[in-house]
Amino acid sequence: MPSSHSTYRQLTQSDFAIDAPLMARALIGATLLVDGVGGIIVETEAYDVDDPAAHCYGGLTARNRAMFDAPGHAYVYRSYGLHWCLNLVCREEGHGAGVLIRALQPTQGLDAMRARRSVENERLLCSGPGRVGQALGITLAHYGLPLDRPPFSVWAPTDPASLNIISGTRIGISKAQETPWRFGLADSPYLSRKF
DNA sequence: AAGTAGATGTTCT
DNA sequence: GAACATCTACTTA
Repeated sequence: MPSSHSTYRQLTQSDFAIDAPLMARALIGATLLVDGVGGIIVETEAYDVDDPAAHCYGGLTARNRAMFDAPGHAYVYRSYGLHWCLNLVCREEGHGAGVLIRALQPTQGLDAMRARRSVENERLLCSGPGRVGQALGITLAHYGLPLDRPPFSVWAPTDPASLNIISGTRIGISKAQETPWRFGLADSPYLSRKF
């Protein structure tokens, strides 16, 4: 359970059956846990099969196979040969869509995250997709796993109103740079970068 | 505060 | 070979 003074509902696979940009926005403020370690999602990016910046662009391959899974599964990829990054697959089976988790506000398992990251500063634990992957212990072992069963769980606030969510262009891509599919919690100190 | 180099492995041309 | 949904350490101001 994420928090004591807010009400949360655990997302099931059917909750992920929406377009990537909608999903990316809806996940802001939700809590993501892997083996009980994680925090509040404060930054995401949407990717889709029709989107030249996406790994699933152009259709199914060995690497992107999980992006074509049923909604509510994990797509994991290796970034720049060094970092494991986590996507939450959405939309519909066979389509190719997902949401990259770019930053968390750490709330649970801080000690585990500090140990994995070798970093003390709480602000630097999960502020970037590679950092999220390392802090949560993401590896290829998580590839294709369902998000509503251990080790994963995702919890959405029952009252998501009043969240100040902003959008902008995505980071680190060379194609479709104009598409404003990056979403974040305004003014969160845990963003990977300012909007 | 802002810029650059170097690390590393998988995928694509 | 080149590019890549990145991070860190180190430089220059």
